[in-house]
Amino acid sequence: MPLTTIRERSAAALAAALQAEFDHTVDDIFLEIPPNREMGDLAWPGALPLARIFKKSPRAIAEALAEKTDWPEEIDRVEIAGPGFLNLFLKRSAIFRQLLEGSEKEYATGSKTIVEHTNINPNKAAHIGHLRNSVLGDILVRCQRHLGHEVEVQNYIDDTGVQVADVVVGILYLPEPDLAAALGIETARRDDLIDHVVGALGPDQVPHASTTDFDDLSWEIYPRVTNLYPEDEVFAGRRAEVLHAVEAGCDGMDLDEAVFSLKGSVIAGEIFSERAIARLAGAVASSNVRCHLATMARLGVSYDVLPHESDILHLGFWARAFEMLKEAGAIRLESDGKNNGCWVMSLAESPEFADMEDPDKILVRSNGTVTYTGKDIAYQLWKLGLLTDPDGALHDFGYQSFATWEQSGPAQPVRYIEGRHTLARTTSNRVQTIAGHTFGNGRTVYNVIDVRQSYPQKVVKEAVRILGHASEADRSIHFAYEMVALTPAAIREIEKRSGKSFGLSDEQMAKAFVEMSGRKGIGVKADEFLDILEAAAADAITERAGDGDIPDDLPRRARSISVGALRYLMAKQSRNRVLAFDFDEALAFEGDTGPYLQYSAVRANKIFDKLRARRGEGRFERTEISSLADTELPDDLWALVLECARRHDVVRQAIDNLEFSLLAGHVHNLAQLFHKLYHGHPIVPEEDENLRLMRRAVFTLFADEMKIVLEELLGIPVPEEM
RNA sequence: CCGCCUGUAGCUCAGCUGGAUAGAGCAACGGACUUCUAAUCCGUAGGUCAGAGGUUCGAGUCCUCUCAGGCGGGCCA
Repeated sequence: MPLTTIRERSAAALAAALQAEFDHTVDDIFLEIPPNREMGDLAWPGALPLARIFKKSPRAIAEALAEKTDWPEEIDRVEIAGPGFLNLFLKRSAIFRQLLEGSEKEYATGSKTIVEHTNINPNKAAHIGHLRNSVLGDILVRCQRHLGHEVEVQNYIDDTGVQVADVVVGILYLPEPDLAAALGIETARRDDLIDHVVGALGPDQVPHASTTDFDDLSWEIYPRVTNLYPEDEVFAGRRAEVLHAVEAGCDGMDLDEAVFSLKGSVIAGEIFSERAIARLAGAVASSNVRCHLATMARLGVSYDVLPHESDILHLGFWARAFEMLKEAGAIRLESDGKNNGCWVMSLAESPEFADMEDPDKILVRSNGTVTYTGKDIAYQLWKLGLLTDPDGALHDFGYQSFATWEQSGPAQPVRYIEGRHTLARTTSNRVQTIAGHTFGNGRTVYNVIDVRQSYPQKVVKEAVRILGHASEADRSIHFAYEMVALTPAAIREIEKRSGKSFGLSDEQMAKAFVEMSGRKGIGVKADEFLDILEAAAADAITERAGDGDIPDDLPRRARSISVGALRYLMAKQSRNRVLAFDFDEALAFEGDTGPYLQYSAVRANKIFDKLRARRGEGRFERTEISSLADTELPDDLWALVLECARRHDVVRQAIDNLEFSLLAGHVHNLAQLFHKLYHGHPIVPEEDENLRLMRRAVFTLFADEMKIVLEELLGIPVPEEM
């Protein structure tokens, strides 16, 4: 915070001087951070371009301004350097003291931001590609909250799509030996296999993540189904049947009843009841959702509400959006041509789509069903508080509690089942509400969705604009990121571990990376990878601990390190670059990695432990500020202090650009500066009281800073020991 | 064909309102552990910032073109 303020004040003072001295107005004065400290702490290169206008040398302009500007009190001195840079040197001790005092609370804005992320199809286990979405989304949420914004986290559940239907097709129609193989058991009659599947659905709670959960069964069933479709026409026909049943709904049928019905149909050789199929699909979807929540809980990712597609369908969200679009003249019914009988939205008016061959987007098919984009428009309108009934009231969901959860620290795992926080889900009964909670109606909406969805996302945004809500369209932000792919080496590693072959061609294996695919079963499951990471971390801890000295809290430490490694891996790479996943790189704990950062924080804290034991001193306390000597901080200590002061600027910049590699770079800088100081500025053996006090103060500042950036912003736990 | 993204050290990547000497990590080589725990640090070596033009006092960063790779442009979701 201090640096932001000083920057703003200095810029304002400079602008005033420019006005007074040269009668010149500049409204966007930006002070940058020079490449090294000899060039000062802040710099303004603005005199250079003014040289031509004023017909004076840039140095002369800079000198005049340096002289005449009424600099804020934190500026110690000003120098002119190079061709005409204005370099500002801060009063180190003043800034240092301000930071040690602690910053004032950030202000709240009073308007709600919605972040939608995760959105995993509930038909298979989460893989590491999904983790990129969730981690980026979660960091965005954390950064927004850090700046004082109210944030609502939504995780959209597509419980009525073909993907869930495919798993149900597998359970009901996959040849028994294939289904049994997917379940990892001896082949049996279908009614017994159904029993087995239903037994694996698990209780109606969020379980602890493991690699034998229902999502892992789904992971096995799903590719077998999609592989059989092209080979077996009758089997392929089951997809439409099941999908139809799922869309019709189960009409409140009990799961036991549905299972009884399905098994009865097998024995009697009758066709399955549609309602029973729908009920099974619902159970499959929610069981997978609970598994996904458990996986994300390991990483400390939580949500506020789970909007369900089935509720969007049943509550007529699309019907309302359809009416609104028709009233606004945004869509039209085609009466001839290739889109005959479809309702389309014309994008021809929008410059972005003007060059397209066919600027019309179909929202309602000729058979009367709505496309995915149509549903998404309705959902987006609801998120923005723009979906209204004819009487002007908001068209809303019903809500009920899905689970409650607790988290013991900002970067600790989320624990479901009991706790203060409510995770809500939507329901189709609009009368149902949760006391004290409202959802949707956000001012700004971030949709964290991979870059391949850019086109439909633009269409959704354009629909909002065409409906006359230009500013809401501008505040509908697609947070796009590139996919996570696998290196050929990673593919071979998975094949080795799992003992199966994905049958990829030499051509595919020769590429730099291979795309993950749930349909083909190619991917690294998130839970599986977290397990591997934890095991590797445990090995590293044990190895470093020396002879048989295994700590009691080994699992806890290993978990912290694995989460740190993974979250940092996701945060440090810029979002519009494919993340080619490589086991060796992901399992590295040295260098520019999460554990390196964690280690620096742990190391700082250990100094205070040692100080306490040997000298009765610990962390620097605020009451000691007055005891700090008046001597200036040396350059290397100051570099660390200045980096600490930059946090607010960095977080704001990261949010503005949706680029968390900036935050990663900041925290890596901090850790690196600290590690260098660690060797040159010992505290415990230092006999000079003043020197020791100053170092304690700097390292305390650093430790606190790391705690905030790692835990609060990046969700990376700082363990007690490593 | 049109649109978006990417191309920076051997490898993986930072470099984000155009600024001063292009930075990390890994790999390589040479050093520092009876120490505030070496998951660390210090040093050496490694670059026509894909290529060519342009704008600018100044370009890895902005514009144009070319080349290479990726992804979109479904009455799939």
